[in-house]
Amino acid sequence: MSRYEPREIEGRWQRVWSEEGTWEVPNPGQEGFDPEKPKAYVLEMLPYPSGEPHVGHLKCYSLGDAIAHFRRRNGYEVIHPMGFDSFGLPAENNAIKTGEPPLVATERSIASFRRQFADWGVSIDWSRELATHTPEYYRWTQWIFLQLFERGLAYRTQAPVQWCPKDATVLANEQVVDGRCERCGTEVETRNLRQWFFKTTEYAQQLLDDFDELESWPPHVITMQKNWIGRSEGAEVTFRCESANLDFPVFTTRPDTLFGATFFVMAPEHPYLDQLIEGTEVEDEVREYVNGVARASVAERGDEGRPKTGVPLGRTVTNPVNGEEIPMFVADYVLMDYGTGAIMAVPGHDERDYEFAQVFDLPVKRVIEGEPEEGGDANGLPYSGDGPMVGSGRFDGMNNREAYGEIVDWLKLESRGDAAVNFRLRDWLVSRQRYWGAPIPIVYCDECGMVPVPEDQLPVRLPEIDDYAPKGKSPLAAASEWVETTCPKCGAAAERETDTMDTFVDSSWYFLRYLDAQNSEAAWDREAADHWMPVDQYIGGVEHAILHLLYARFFAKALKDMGHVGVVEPFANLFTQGMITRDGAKMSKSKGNTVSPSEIVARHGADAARTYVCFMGPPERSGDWTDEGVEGVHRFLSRLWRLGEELSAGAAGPVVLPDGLEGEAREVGAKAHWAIDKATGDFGRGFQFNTVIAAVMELVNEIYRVKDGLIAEGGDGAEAVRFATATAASLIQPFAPHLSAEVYEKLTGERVWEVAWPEADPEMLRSDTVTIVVQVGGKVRDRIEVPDGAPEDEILAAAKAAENVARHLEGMAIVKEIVVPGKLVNLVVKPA
RNA sequence: GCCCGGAUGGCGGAAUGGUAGACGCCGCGGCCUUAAAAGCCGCUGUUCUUCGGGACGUGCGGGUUCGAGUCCCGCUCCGGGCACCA
Repeated sequence: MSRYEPREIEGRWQRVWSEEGTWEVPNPGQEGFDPEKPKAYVLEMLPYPSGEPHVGHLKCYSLGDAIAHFRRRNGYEVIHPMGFDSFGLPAENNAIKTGEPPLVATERSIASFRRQFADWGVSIDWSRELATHTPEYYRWTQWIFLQLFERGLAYRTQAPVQWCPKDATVLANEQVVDGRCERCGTEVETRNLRQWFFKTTEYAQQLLDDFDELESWPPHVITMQKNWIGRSEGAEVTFRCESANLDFPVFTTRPDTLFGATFFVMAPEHPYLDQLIEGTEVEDEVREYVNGVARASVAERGDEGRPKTGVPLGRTVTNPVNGEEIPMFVADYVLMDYGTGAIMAVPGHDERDYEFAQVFDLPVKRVIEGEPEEGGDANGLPYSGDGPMVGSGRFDGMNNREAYGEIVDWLKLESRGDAAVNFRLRDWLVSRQRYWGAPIPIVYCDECGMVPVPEDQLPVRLPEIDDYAPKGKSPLAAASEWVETTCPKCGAAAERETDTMDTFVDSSWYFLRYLDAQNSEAAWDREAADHWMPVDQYIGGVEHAILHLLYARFFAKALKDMGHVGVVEPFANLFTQGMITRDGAKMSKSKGNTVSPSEIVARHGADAARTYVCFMGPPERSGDWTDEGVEGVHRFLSRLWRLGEELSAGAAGPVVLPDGLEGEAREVGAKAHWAIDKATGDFGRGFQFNTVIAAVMELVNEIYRVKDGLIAEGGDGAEAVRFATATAASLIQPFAPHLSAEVYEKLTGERVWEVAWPEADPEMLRSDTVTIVVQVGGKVRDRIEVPDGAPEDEILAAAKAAENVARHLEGMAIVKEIVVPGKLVNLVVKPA
């Protein structure tokens, strides 16, 4: 007999799918569109094409493809597109090193990715392919920018921003982790620059509220986003500096501690600082401090354990609740970009303020009574718990929670404050001083100022340049022919914006472009979007839990408010896959423990590679790659293939399980229906693919057990084996589509992907007798076979009669009898 | 420090409160073969055994229950996320 040669089989079926465009689906209004068919949008996160795909991609697309196939065979019209997130720094950094234009390297990588995805046999509608670096795509990225700009959701302003010296560009807050660049790990610096922002804060509350709209997201991803958005309730209270004639609003979550405020602290970047110190004797000292802070890295400043530092300003503000004058300080533990950049300090009830008070020997005042907490001083301060108010005038004696509301009401009455909500979320900084991204479609004119490029002049094409090296501003600034333009409004000489957009902008809307990828008149057609959105199953790595997923959610909400889409949440269901490790460690070239998907596919076939990554274990958890594991799966597929060969000697034709089977023929038929039931159930429970595959393995093992006898016998027995084999092929299709198509066609003459997912026959799931476990005192002592549905007394009698049970009942009295029908008997005993 | 996960054979992992270890890997034995590869069949938690079976066993300590890997309380260790956000 010949051998299972996966590459031969796979190539053959891949050609069929490609030539016939099997996975292409029509939009509403197009030929072949069936409005009756339910839709399913299955999407894996947009890959960044760099070199070759890795096993993480293999896992992601294997999982997604399994879902796509399963849904198709359950009657859904499945849209399953693919594209490339092809703007980005790696290609540009490569260009700086080698001089090779990013476009060239990018297109090479895309070709390699496309080839391998095809090689894996992933069921993709390639007619919808997109790449974010193409003018056909970024034209619409620019269009969305202008849409946001028109509505004030994109704006340009000067602000302290985070600068990565290695990547030579500013970064969004989300892209700074522990004071380091999320991409390259370099410590970031603070710079005061004019930059473009998207107003994500406008949607802060909605980004929280709309979690209710989601069907199924991993709870920890929602938690991470909630933490990132960081909503706090409290009050805004105004402190007045009489000597400078300035009002300072502060945000506090503890208005109940207002009477305990003994000093006042401002962030070093606070815009009023200059006015406060100019010409005073502390001016030099403060400036030196502020400059020192500016020089320090963000990571250093973020270190919580560091001793508190600061400088007194020699001025006071008035505490609005009691008229006390309290001293002002500048200190770097107060951050400019949270709240108002200034705080009231309550050392008696806030740990950080307490530390600062210790350094400067400032008074610490208790305003809430309570049991001392761990780490408090001799007076039990700072105290963060609840209790009755003290030293707080007419609020004394009240519980602090009650006083909280009373104080806010009083502040409001006096016009000195009000209840307030604050978010940690900041606006998204989207401009980058780099080349390989979508140009920001704005022109600066001496007369008209900032002018958006009119829609009909899009795209603003990225020019070709020679020198990609960053020089503190975008390399585009040197392309003078491109920069110099005319004002779209008045026609005078004008200059283009030279910054490009963060590549996360590109990937914040790509799932909409897929729905109408060829449209040259619009980014997408509203009807197409209404039909396909939202994404029914989104799959990707948890590393995007905040960045990409938050930005895409923001886009969906803004686009909805602008009337371009009908949904507020783009991804109804999210699945985050775990990493594949090797020898327990993350794969990396430097460790030399990488696994190359192309090698695995060449050696064992795409079907084995795909089935293995789904079989490794629960896909949300990380799993360790072993070559032996792939070989095991290959062995299993090979067994199934050989069954196909052995059984396809006769003519292919309809395979039906005959009625009235007995003995092994009945057993193998029942096993097939058991596998259908198990596989269908586990598919319904999410991504439990390992047990689906295990069920098909069990079925194949059962077929091997009985096949020789039944085939020799011929007739219904042989037909039962054929049915079981066709069923195994059918059930493995979402994971091993090529082998499945091959075996299924040989047996039945049909194309498995066009065949409905099988249904288990309840009649075949039942058996005449059931095995009942008999326990004595909770310990398994024997097993008995009884007719299905036998009455309890009959079961009990049989149980007590069982040999090993009888032995354990000797000298014992039965005190209780538990009977679980069809399962188990437990005889509770005590010594007689 | 706070918030999530997780802990089951030599390994990856299965188990609606009801037979712990499905399925796969590794290992061992047999068949086939001149031989090997491939394949097929069987065994494979630990331990005791008079070979009938017995004891122990899901990170640790308690509890609920006829019955707990599963539920409750208290820990340990490992992984991840957040952390001067007023």
